[in-house]
Amino acid sequence: MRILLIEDDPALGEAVRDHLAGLAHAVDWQTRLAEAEVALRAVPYDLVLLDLGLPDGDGLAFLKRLRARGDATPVLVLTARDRVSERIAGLEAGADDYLVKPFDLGELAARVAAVARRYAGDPNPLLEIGPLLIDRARRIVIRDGVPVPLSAREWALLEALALRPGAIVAKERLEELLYPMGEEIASNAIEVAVSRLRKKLSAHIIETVRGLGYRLARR
Amino acid sequence: MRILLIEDDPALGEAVRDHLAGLAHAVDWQTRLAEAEVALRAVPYDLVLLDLGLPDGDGLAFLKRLRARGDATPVLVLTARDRVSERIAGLEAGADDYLVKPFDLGELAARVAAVARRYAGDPNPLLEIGPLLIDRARRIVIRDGVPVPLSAREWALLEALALRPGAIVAKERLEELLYPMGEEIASNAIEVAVSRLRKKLSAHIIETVRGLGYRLARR
DNA sequence: CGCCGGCTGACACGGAGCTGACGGCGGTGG
DNA sequence: CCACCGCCGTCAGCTCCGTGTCAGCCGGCG
Repeated sequence: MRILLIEDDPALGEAVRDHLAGLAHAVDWQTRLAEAEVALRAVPYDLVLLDLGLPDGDGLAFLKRLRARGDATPVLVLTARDRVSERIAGLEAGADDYLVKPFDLGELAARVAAVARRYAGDPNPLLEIGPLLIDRARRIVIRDGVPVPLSAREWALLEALALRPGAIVAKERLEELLYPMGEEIASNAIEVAVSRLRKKLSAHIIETVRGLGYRLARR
Repeated sequence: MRILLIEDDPALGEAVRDHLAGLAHAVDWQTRLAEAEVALRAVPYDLVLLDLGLPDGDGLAFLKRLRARGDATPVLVLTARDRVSERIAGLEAGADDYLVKPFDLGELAARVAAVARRYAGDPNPLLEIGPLLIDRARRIVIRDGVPVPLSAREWALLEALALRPGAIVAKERLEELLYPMGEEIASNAIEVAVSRLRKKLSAHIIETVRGLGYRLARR
């Protein structure tokens, strides 16, 4: 990803730049808002890392200007400020995420990756399967217009089946997906989970393929 | 503009009210701080004209309280005092501007117009969620028409959830948002905060997503 | 008719979440 | 300087939800 880092602290800036560069990101580093603004207009960055409290201006105002002119580039705010309202103000001003200093470089990388993932594909893939509307981001499934609350296990199961609608998913495969190794299950937990899920969704949505596994009806 | 005038001198109050009303402003006139405070919580004023030295309390303290609870409504202070330090104190307490009595009504109108201009392009976004009306600028939440006073923590929590209504906010994320990092909390403070907030708002507004976090119902 | 794979109601347990009570702390008023 | 009050973190005890287990059932097939 092409990343614009706006940070006036030399040590921190260098550390961040080097760390992200090591992760195969292209990092441009600016220390002043004015220059950052110019760069931002010239280059289509995938992500902006914005330090609040730069000496030459108000970072929040900068962010608001950015959004006001319709720039939707993801912005990750770095801030040393610890006042509650200011952190939230950052998000309100249009930041996508934030990190409170001092932060772990690993955590920074994780957030960067998360932003990258979020903006990689379609922003919010809604799956439509028969009478179901599956919103993976909000973790919500809607049946015939009515939101259906699902428990963690039920959601995991539905997601596993919805990965490839119409494809048969073996029961052991489901076990692997729902029970991350270690704690194996000694009974028909999967069948019970399917039963419970069927009760919440329309029963015919989940098809049983005897001896093989389960399948999500595609229509 | 909707203006709250807080002034105990009948002659002056009437003159100011009539003059501003003649300029197509909607003026509410209160003579006591206590009543003004009530009005301020109930109505989204665009401007407050505050006379210092009212008989029933300290105007500066009133202003400080206003700001302390995050209310950002512009305040124009009217004062007979002409000592520089006191004017500074007014600005420090959070006043946007001041006028020293006696003042010219034309000058008052000019200052009011200036405030109007400054805040023109920024309409106050009211967030409506079920029976709630959330006014972020004034840090006020109104339930069924009745203003509900929230403490700092409660407000921060509500704000964090209201950032993206309907989205799940993880409990750890709430911790990050509400507590200056480093000092982690060693208990169920978040749950307690949610509980307290629920007691003030309608309980069903805040939804629990087991194992994940909380979410603000969108309807 | 017996077996097998799958279904589901009932149950029990663990743990997540809720809340009343308490106390410390800071601010306010006398 | 003291008394009071509101805020809020902590704790303890409780409730309730989610989920694995099990048993009994059904239907299909040889």
